[in-house]
Amino acid sequence: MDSSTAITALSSLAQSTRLDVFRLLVKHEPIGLPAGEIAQTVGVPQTTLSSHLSILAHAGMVNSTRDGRSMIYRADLECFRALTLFLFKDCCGGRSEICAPVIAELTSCCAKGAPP
Amino acid sequence: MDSSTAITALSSLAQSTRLDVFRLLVKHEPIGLPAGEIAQTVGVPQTTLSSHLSILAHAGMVNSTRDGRSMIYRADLECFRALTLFLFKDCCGGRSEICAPVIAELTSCCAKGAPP
DNA sequence: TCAATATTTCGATATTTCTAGATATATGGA
DNA sequence: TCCATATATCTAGAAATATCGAAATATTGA
Repeated sequence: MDSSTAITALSSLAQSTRLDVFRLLVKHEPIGLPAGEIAQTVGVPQTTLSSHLSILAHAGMVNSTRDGRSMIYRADLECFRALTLFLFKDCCGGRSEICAPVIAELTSCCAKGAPP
Repeated sequence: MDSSTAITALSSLAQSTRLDVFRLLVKHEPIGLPAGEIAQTVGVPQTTLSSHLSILAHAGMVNSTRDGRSMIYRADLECFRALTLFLFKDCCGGRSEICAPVIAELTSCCAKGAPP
């Protein structure tokens, strides 16, 4: 990921409706949700949500597939991972003391079942 | 960190000059840089930079201390860490398989000297 | 106190983003 | 084919953001 891609990704998340949508979709991984249900859940008109979804999709943070008349949206965790790594790379200039605490917290937070 | 704080932090990074500034300051941890030198390095007028620095400071991503006539800016890695953890918390709903790959990559990327 | 230096605040303008209604497109079923 | 459903695109006004020059503020040293 380059700087311009990261800015697009950060911008796409830096808005309350879109952050809500992204978090909602992360919670519904790996099944996803249809656009209409997302609009209903986050409480915005359908057209407004559609433009937000298109911004998230353009930024690569979500994907969509058609299911009949519905569009099923899913969070793109691979892109999310790339963004996180990009942000971390800034602090990895040979000085592991900077990011070691973050890794330690991440590990204790959610990697209970992860490989060592 | 709550959602509104995260949006402020994400917004502060989602702009090219400010992302450049933040990365520059991360590279200069823990010494920091005076505002004038930051402006010169990223190539924007001093007043423009000052408003960007104030946005980053308000978001908590940077701190400043006075040194004579200069203001020394530093990246706030603690805030950066909190933001990262907030983003990760979204994917930690008991499903470690989602974030385990990120942790693995982070570990191999920059935690060579970190405790296990 | 005065001049020089470093930075911030103010203000005006240009650009971008957000929102949502009207309309268009795509799909499935009668 | 025609209609209902689901979503996307178009459009425009409102709001927020970016930029930067002029002026103000804070600090140092003579």
